[in-house]
Amino acid sequence: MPELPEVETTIRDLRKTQPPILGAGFFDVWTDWEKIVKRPKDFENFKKGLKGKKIKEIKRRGKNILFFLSGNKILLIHQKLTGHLLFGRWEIKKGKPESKISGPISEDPINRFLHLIFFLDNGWQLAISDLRKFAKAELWKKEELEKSKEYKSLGPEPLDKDFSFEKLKKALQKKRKGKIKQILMDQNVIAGIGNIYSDEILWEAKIHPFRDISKLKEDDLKRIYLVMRKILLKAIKAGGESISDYRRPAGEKGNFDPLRKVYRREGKKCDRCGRVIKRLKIGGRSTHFCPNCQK
DNA sequence: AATCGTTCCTGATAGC
DNA sequence: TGCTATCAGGAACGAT
Repeated sequence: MPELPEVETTIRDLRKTQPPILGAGFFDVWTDWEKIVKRPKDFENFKKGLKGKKIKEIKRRGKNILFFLSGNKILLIHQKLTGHLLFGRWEIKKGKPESKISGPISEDPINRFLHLIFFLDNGWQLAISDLRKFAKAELWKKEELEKSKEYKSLGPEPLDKDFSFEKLKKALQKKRKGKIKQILMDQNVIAGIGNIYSDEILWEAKIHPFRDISKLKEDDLKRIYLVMRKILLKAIKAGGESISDYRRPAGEKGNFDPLRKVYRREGKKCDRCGRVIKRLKIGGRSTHFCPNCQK
């Protein structure tokens, strides 16, 4: 499940390829699932809109991957639940892009659900593999994305230099009530945190996921602030998690899995107190926590 | 205005 | 063995 650390890992890997993906232009696009493209609605127009555009920058906003293109366009990719972006090489000489991605990537079965492939003019191909077909790609005019409701309402970036404790408090004030777990996952409160890292953050901060935001004290919020940044940075350093579907763009797994304390560790012992990790649902989402040391 | 339920999907897994 | 039912879950959307 790509969250902030996984998306950040992806864009960092994309930025340091050799030859660089940065500066390359779009040659062709292949899909077997036109619905993966949400904007423009017509796939042929999406393809035409990309043709010849050059990649100027690769950035992340929340869980979105943003390719800043020439002509003031932005290609937005959201990997959602089971999608992940991969890169490979294709032979321009043949001139006919194929519906597969090259290299050892194809040996990992999780990378076989290819639904969208971009062929770049310097031999790179970017592909989205997505078992459940929730991922999306959108082509925007830069100004239109920036003034869109979805984009404007995204909360602050928790790893930005100016993300102070005051800024976190202000962000959380958007909600007057509700379970802290759900609020941390709300992209309009803070951008980038999902099911895995909300559980991990709350374990580390010793806060029960069902606690109501209105009942959190200054001290609790302070711990959330510190721990949030610490865990997200640690996960980026590890190259993200690969508990199920996420893979780095070269196809390899991230190394965060052994570092996690609660997510999908139901029935195992809490690293801190030795009691059994529990799993309960909050709003349809699995929530993992230690009922003993999270208050 | 805020919150809740529904929808999109299909491989993996459990149950028989 | 092989079938079917259930589950996972981000976020847009419609309903309340």
